[in-house]
Parts: sequence; C-alpha cells; structure tokens
Amino acid sequence: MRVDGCTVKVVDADRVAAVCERMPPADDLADTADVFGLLSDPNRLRLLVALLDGELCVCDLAAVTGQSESAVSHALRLLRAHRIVAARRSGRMAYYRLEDPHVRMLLDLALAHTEHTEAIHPEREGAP
Amino acid sequence: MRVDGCTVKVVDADRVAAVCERMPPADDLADTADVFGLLSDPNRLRLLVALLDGELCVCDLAAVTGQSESAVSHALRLLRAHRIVAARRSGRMAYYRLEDPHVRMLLDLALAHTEHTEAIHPEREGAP
DNA sequence: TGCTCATATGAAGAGTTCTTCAGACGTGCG
DNA sequence: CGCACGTCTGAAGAACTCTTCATATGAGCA
Repeated sequence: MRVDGCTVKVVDADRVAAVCERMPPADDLADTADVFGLLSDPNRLRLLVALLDGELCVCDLAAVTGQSESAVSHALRLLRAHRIVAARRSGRMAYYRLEDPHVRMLLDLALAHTEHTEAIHPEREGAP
Repeated sequence: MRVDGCTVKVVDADRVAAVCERMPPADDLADTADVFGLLSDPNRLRLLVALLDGELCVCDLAAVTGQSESAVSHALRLLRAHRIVAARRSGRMAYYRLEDPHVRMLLDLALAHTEHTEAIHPEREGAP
C-alpha cells in the first residue's frame, strides 16, 4: 500500500488512511513542535513561569532564575523571535512580559498537572 | 541582595522575592521541561497525534508518520520510558496507545491553537 | 564629552539528541 | 526444527543546542 508517497507495509489500511486524513499539515506540526521545544529547557521554562505574574527586567529575571544575565538575554532573544515574550524599553532597562496567551495556557496546564502529581514521578526510570 | 544563594543585582527586590516564592521546585520544572522536550520533535509529535484516536502497531505508525520502523521504535521506547505511551503485545505485533491523559490535554490544546492560527505563522521570522 | 551601567550580540567549545545501519530477540508458521 | 516476520536494541556519525566569554550598543549621568 502506498501512503504519503512511500511504500510501506501496513496492517490496518483503513485506520492508517483515516489517521493520515486527520493528521495536521507538516508546517503546523513543525510550528507546534517548535513551541514545545522552546518550553523544553528548564531555564527558559523558569523565565516564562517568572513572567506569568507580570513583567520583569532582565537582571531581575537573572536573579529569579539563577542564570547569568547573558544567558537570560540569549534565551529572551529566542523567545522574542518567536513572539512568546515582548519587551518594553524604559531608559536602559528592558522589561519583558509573556505575550503569547497560548503559551500561557500550556504553561498553566503543565504546571497544574505537575503540582497534582508531584508525589509521583513516573518519568524517572533508570534502565535496569 | 541575596536570592537563591547567589549574589546578583536586583531592581525590584519585592517582586523578585514574590516570584521566587511562587516558583515551583526545580524537580517539577525539570519534569515539565522533559515532557515538553518529548513533544518537541516533529516525528514524535506525529506519532502521538496518530495515537490520539486509538492504538496502532509499529508498522502502521511508521506508515502514518513516514518514518523508518527503526526510528519509530526508538521514539516509542523513549515515550514508553516516560509512560506517555503503553504497548499491548499480540503475537509478534506491538500495539501502542497514548497512556498519559495530561499529554493528551497538552496535545489537544496545542493542536487546537495551531489550527486556529494556521493563517498566521508569527514564529517564522528570518533574520534580515 | 567620556564614563558607567543594562542589555544585546557573536563565536567557540562542550554537551546532547536524531538518524541510520547492522544485527538481536522472540513469535508463529511450514 | 528452521525460517520469516515484526519489533527492539546498540553504536556511530551528523546535526543541533546550550553556556560562556568577550565585546558591542546605546542610555543616562558627571
């Protein structure tokens, strides 16, 4: 059977066709993966969590997240490029805020869950 | 001022202290970042989206996601280690399903948003 | 104007992650 | 039993990401 231009053996052809139908376009998936990728670094995550409550300047973000100001600046640059945070400049200070409501929702959902299940950590699993 | 055991200059000490209070423990953040990391690869994302509707075997997953079966197997191994998917074996076939309801919620939320805003792609921004 | 401060940037090195290839394992069928 | 098939695994190289150091920019102050 032929799926997606590539010949592969398939067990349940109908299911495969149906799932392919429902699969979002590659661009959308790439964008979504990108967003998740931006949330996948503990330091960036800390920055975003810090910004949940309102804007902060770079040096305060560095203090809160325990990173160097350079590291924070690099991280903010990335987040800014993806329109997840935005900067307000006041003199030589830069105040950053969380700009993307979608990312805010993802963060809220993720954090709510982690708090609920903080006693259990099923994803920590050493190979025997 | 002293935050987190590290001396850094701070502009708004009260805000910094308040945000530090609210900051989840490092372990929780690391776990959350891990989960996002698992969702940050387009191929893994495709696998999980394919599993939203129900279980599929490895070769069908390979067909749907356009990956080699080996690549799929590696990806599933990772996802299994983190209890995001689970396998049911039947003879020599392995049927995988999405096991983590939290990840399902994250996927639903992320995909819903991407569909809404598919016309706009603000995160694609080339350097001039 | 020249100095300092807050932030931004670039480049390099270390570390991690992805993909692929080759082969192992276990199941079922002849 | 022995072979074929579906799945799993390990290792190696390529590709990417993160951190750090050094330096640039641009605002405010003396």
